[in-house]
Amino acid sequence: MTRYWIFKSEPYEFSISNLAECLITRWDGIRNYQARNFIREMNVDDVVYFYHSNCKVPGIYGKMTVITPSYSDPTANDKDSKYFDKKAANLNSWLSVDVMYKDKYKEPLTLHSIKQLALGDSPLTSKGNRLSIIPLTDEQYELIEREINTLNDL
DNA sequence: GCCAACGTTGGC
DNA sequence: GCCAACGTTGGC
Repeated sequence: MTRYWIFKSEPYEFSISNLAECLITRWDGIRNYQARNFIREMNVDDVVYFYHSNCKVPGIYGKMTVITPSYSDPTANDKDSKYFDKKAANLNSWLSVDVMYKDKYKEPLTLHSIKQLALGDSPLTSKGNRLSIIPLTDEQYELIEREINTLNDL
C-alpha cells in the first residue's frame, strides 16, 4: 500500500534544489516521537511532498519517493553530528529513511493555496503546527496532486 | 522580529 | 504524575 507524506525542511538548511543536485539523501535528524512513529510506518515507493517551512513563501516545492525501509538514524549516535542525542536510549531510538528526487515544481503549491483546498483536518493547516512529517490520506493526496498538476500543466 | 502553539524538562 | 517554565517551530 502506497502511502503519502509531507516532509518539511527549512530551505536554508536543505531545499528541493539541493535534493535535485544530490538526487538521493538520508532524511535524518528527526527528533520528535510522533514524526518518528510515522517514519516507522513508511514503505519503499511511498510518495513524499517536499515542503519548505519557515521561509518567505511556505508550501510544497517538489516531490520525492521513499527508497528504503526505515532504519536506525546514525546521526543520533554520532558525537560529531549536530543531531547527536546523548540520551538516545538505543540504536533504534530514532529513525531515518532514504529518499530520491522526483520533481521540482515551477509553481509551488503555497500554504495559502493549500488552505483553499478542502483537505479537512490536517496538522498541515491547523494553527501552531510543528510536526515535520505529516501523513496524507488518499483523498488529501488526490486534491493536492490535482492542484499541483493544474498549476504546472502536468 | 514577533508571538502563538506546542513538546519537553524538571521540581515537587 | 502534575504542571510551570522553558525552548523551538514556523506563519505572519
